[in-house]
Amino acid sequence: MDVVSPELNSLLPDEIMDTEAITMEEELPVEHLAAPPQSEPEPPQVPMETEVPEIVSLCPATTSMQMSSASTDAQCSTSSGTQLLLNLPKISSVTVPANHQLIINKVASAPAADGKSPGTAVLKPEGQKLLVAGLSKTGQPIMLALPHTWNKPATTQGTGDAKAQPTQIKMLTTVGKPVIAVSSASQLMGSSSTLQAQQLKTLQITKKPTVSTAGPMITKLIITKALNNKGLSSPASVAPVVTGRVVTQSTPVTPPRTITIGETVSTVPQNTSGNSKVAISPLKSPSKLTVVSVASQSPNSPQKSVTLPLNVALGQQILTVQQSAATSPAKAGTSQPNAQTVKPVQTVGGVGTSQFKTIIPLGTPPNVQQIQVPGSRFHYVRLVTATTGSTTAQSGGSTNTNPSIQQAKPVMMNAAVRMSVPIVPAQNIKQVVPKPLTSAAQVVTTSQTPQRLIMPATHLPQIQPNLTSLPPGTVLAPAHGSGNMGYAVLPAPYVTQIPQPAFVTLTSSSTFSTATPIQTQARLSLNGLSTSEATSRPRKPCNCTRSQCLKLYCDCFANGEFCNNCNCVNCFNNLDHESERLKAIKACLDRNPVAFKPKIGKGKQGESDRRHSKGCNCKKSGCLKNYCECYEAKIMCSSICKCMGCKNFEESPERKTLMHLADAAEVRVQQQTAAKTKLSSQISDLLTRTTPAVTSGGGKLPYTFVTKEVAEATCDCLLEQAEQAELTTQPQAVAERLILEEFGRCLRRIISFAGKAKTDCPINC
DNA sequence: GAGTTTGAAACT
DNA sequence: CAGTTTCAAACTC
Repeated sequence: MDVVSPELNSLLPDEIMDTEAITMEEELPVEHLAAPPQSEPEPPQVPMETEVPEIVSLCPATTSMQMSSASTDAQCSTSSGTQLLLNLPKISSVTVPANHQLIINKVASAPAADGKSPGTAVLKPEGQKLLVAGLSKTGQPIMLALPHTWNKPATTQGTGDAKAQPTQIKMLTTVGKPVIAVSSASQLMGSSSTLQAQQLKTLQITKKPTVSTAGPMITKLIITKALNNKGLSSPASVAPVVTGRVVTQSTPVTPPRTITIGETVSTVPQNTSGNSKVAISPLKSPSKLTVVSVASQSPNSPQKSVTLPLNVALGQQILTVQQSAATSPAKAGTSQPNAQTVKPVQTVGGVGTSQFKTIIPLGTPPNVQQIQVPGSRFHYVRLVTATTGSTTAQSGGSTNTNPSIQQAKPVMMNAAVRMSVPIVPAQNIKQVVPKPLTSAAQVVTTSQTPQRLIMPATHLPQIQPNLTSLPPGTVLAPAHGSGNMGYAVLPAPYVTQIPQPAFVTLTSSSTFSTATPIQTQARLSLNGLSTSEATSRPRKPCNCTRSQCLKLYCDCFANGEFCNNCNCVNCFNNLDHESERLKAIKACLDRNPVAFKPKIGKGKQGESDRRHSKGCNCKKSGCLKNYCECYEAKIMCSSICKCMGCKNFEESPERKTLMHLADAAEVRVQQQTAAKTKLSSQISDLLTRTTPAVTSGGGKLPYTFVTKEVAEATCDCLLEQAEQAELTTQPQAVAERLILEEFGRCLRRIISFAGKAKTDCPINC
């Protein structure tokens, strides 16, 4: 098996993988786990090769800094032809003029139809905003900002990309040194209001000097991306140029630089150094991602030109860590005309005690195999054992012809990168708290129990066929607790559910470093879910007692989520029981390959075509109770159901009655709420007005508050109560009683406000 | 809140 | 694949 051996693991620097799921499409088909058509485009790959002399480069460290740009290009180029470039704007180049302005140019045209443009960086168009701020070796802060107009939705492919999407901001900052600039993000975006819905992500990377490096090696990089499509009405137009802001920094050595990001096409020298890339599972939130690439340049580098890697792809999260040989003179001025695209593949390099997720460079993965699961929209990467030789590279052909795995490309041991990626619950903006890194092995830090899912490498072959059935966003994560490289399968919900802000630690080392490997540590604060998702789903806590929450009986497990705030007993559905959980998942998939697929399919016509994929089997409930999965999902039973005495069909009078009652109840609640709100509002409004003329004993009598407005509001309440009684066909006596009760409540409310008024504003009253 | 009912999942 | 058991949610009192 082509899994990284324990020995290799031990050699590898810490890696992390951001397993955050990203939605590639606004509306994934309900059957999204099913094998997609062969023609379905693969997730875009992101090239990561911009180069900033003192800051970042996206190509993985190569074996030698002297490597020619051509060779580097080859490496940096995405390994396979499976790259899929959507019609996304590209950044063709990044230039840094003498004035220290960094210009990132965006390719004017969409990629070729074949989607294979291995040398081009891709920017996701959907309303993404990107801020890249960093500090060069000399401490110069650099920031890039893409105005919200930059990424207005381009021509979509019918997937609804133009829909409003949650915005997220990810920042990459250097550990230990403050990076300013983030606060100005909203200003840079040009629309502070839109930031309210944005989520913030921060990635910190600290790069330590290698032994061979003479100059200061600490590199700080901040990459901030704000994603927000909301409010974007003009999909096509893009701001031609975005001006950046210089981030002030405590380091006085050099003045801040202003980086300008433009869309104009231009060629730019690219860094030839190798880089490590991490692609993150492309699910859930199309607008999430940020790739961070950190490159250190030799202080002696003659050139100042910088290539700034911007790796932003649709629905893709990419983490790129680039490390170039510190002494390499070749780095400066080297150019890489072709941007690389990176497959949204995730892989994990397991480390002995890996508490973190490992990310393997994808675009130019020296030691990674890309795994393609037939029919899966997700891409996986397999770590391969690094040897002096190289394995036969199978042409990375594309798409789904190869059902399972692509063979590994020649493995380069240097420039291995490990990153521990902190995962943050998608619900809220999380601030990353820098944490000192003491060792290569970084632990995903969470306030709560770290949660991970590990799939032992040995199980992979068995599980692979079922990968397509995993919940959306499933990613491979590093095995835990052993020296063996392994895979962890993390259904997206698991990833996104991790309750705590986590850190991403990036550690890259070069085998060429004579002594201490260069370590780049970065921390990522990731928001896993889109706003819509974050706001949508408060799952009911489960109450499992016997299943250990590892059976499909458990709704949490069945939905690919960790148990969180549940009432379950002896729960194994958490990261503390990864192996058990993994086995359970495998068992479920063995029994039913589509066990984790949504049961409710969605037809092309919308909800009207929704139906249960398997049909119910009810016998006694008439399919009109929540026991029935169809009814519970608010859909009709269909011909595939095997229910008996079904009443859950369109013309069913019972069903209509139920629906009517349910609707009436809902309306009633709404009306009552509205009426009460109105009444309270009227009373409150009255209190703010002039003191009533009639007073008694120094205070207002309650009836003095019964103004016309209050009376009207009260009548509204009574009328609505009457309507409800009528709707529910209550007897007249009952209706009268209900109305009188409502009237009593109104009066009490008035009296209450009156009393409060006398108490609260004795002066005015 | 305890007990019952129900149907999906799991098992044989 | 069918029958049975297990399980947890839905439901009732």
